[in-house]
Amino acid sequence: MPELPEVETIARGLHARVRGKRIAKVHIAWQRTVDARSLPLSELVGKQITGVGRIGKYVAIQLSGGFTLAVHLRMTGQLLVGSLERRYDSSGTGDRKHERARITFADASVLAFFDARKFGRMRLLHGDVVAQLGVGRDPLDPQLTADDLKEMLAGRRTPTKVWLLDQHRLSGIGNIYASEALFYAGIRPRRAAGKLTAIERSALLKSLRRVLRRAIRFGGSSLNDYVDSEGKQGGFQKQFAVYGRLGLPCLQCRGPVRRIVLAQRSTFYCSTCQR
DNA sequence: ATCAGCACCTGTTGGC
DNA sequence: TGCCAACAGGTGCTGA
Repeated sequence: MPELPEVETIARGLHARVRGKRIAKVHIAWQRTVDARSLPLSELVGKQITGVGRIGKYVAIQLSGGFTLAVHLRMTGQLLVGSLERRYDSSGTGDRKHERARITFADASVLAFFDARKFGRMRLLHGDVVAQLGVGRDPLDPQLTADDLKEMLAGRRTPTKVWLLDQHRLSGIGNIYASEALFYAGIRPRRAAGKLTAIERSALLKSLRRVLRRAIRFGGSSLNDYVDSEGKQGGFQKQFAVYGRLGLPCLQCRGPVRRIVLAQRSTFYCSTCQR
């Protein structure tokens, strides 16, 4: 479900709402929600939340004592804050049936993890979280340069769109924003990643940053399940240039948006504007 | 070392 | 209404 802008929106919302809270109780309704490599979640009891951030597509809940609870929402995960009486919904989200884990705080408020498809995972870590999670560079990291991209792309024969989905190099880009960024960069999804020119690489980096930042400003994109920590939908789905717009006119040339499948994922592009 | 394909799950939608 | 296939913001493993 969520890509970088959605995870960023969720993390910011959670930061404002749960920072400083002390954990009183942890309940796991679906055991496989806890990653096999996780420290036992019973360790959470008594810890205080010092902040919430984002690492790639992980929501990183920082805890006292140098621990981090990393939550990956995968396709349909939701993290919602509420109370035991008034559940998590400002908009009817948080179906009890899909509650997989629940953290109760000392003040009786609740942070609950919902996930219809059961793909989402939580993992408690200590120490160098980025290394343990194996996530790549963040596209919004100002330190990241077009030269870094050149190095990462060198020799890759895989389609650029497929390369963008690999979280070990750049992390945070998913199926929607890969198509969107390639449109703005004027690059066809199938172009071999290692064959991009210097101009194309810098256009790609610029387009990625532009589309990710705009999406964050809109609170992310909601197709079906995505909501932020208050249960609110994002608004960026109305701004898509190509994603989900099969047959509709390209915003630049009016030609029809096309759909192909790459690595079993729908991919949208304009055959005139993207070369 | 890469890379394509399937596995993991459930819910929704559209065709017949 | 029912049934079935296709599809969905993701990633990890397998085997060529």
